[in-house]
Amino acid sequence: MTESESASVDLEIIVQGAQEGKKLELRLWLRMLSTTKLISQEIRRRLRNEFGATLPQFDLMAQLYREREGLRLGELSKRTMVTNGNVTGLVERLEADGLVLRVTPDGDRRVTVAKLTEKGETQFSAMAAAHEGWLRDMMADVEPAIISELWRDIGEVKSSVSNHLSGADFD
Amino acid sequence: MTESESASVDLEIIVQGAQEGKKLELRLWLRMLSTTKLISQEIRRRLRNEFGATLPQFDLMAQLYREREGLRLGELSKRTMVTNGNVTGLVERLEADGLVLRVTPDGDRRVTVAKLTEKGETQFSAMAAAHEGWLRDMMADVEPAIISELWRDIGEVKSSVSNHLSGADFD
DNA sequence: TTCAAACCTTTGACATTTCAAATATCGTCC
DNA sequence: GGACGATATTTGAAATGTCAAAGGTTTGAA
Repeated sequence: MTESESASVDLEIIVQGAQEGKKLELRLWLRMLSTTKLISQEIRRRLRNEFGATLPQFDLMAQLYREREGLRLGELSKRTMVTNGNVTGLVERLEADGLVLRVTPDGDRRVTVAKLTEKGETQFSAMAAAHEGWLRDMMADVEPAIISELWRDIGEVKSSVSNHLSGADFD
Repeated sequence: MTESESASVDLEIIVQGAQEGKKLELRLWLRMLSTTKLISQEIRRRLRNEFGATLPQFDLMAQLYREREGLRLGELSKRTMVTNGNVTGLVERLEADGLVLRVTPDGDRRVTVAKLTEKGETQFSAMAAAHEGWLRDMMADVEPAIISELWRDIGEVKSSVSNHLSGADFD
């Protein structure tokens, strides 16, 4: 068993023990966090094993795949919820792998636009199909009605959180 | 719930579902991920500004706070869903700050047990109280009934995911 | 007893992450 | 046209994250 596989599936159960006097919000947050970590790790493992890619790279390419003309790095930063400095490095590595191209438009030389190469589009297209299948498989035991309901209600949570941020906010 | 609210919610489902042609599972995953990132970033920012601490450090200390006798690093790794190698560095830094103590028990010299110092307990206790308040604030606009429902349904998702991991390891 | 397998942690190479400060360019106001 | 504020990206330091491999230590079976 590799190290990454040893991660516990029951983080949240351990964290909160039985279910003592913990507040609803805290319990929900712990469960959201552990579930998200669990799914992320699974996707990360499969991306690595089957495509030799990382999750942040996949996320970034997903944005570029939706905008074939490319995106400015700042826009990429907003959409992926990753800091500017981080985007710089991610795009650098993807460019080194021939998956992404960087262009500075004539109009504004402050700007860098990243777009997928032919190779990048091909590769992402394969990854995206697999990615969608993995998620369907992982959530196979959950009723579609529950999934829709979750999507709606998590939207409410996201909305509430967005309205109660202390500092600079996304979106 | 008012009439207009339920109408708009239903509309949104129909529109979104037909519009993107995306599978339910994928849409749910993207929303879970962005919401979790949003909350994480807010907590990280507040931990940093108000306590000079990081989120991984907080998570690790939370586990040690629940087990006053301390925990082996491997157990810490499972509970925090962080790799062993990563735990080593985290504990190292916390020990350098005087928040955590490392001990090798006489019985088994392969093992390292980490436990909170007095200073660590005091500091974590303050952070935990604040942390719980932040979550209550962020989710203030969400009905308690919805929060409970989310907690249950995300539990179903987590359960389904756990049963469909490629690594297929269970505790 | 002995030694190979199993166990626990650390190490090393990289990738990702944040924040803050530095660079570079643009647009505008005077 | 020159200085200034706003915008866009990069850089640098430190922390976190993964994975694979290496280090000790213990255990169990021959």
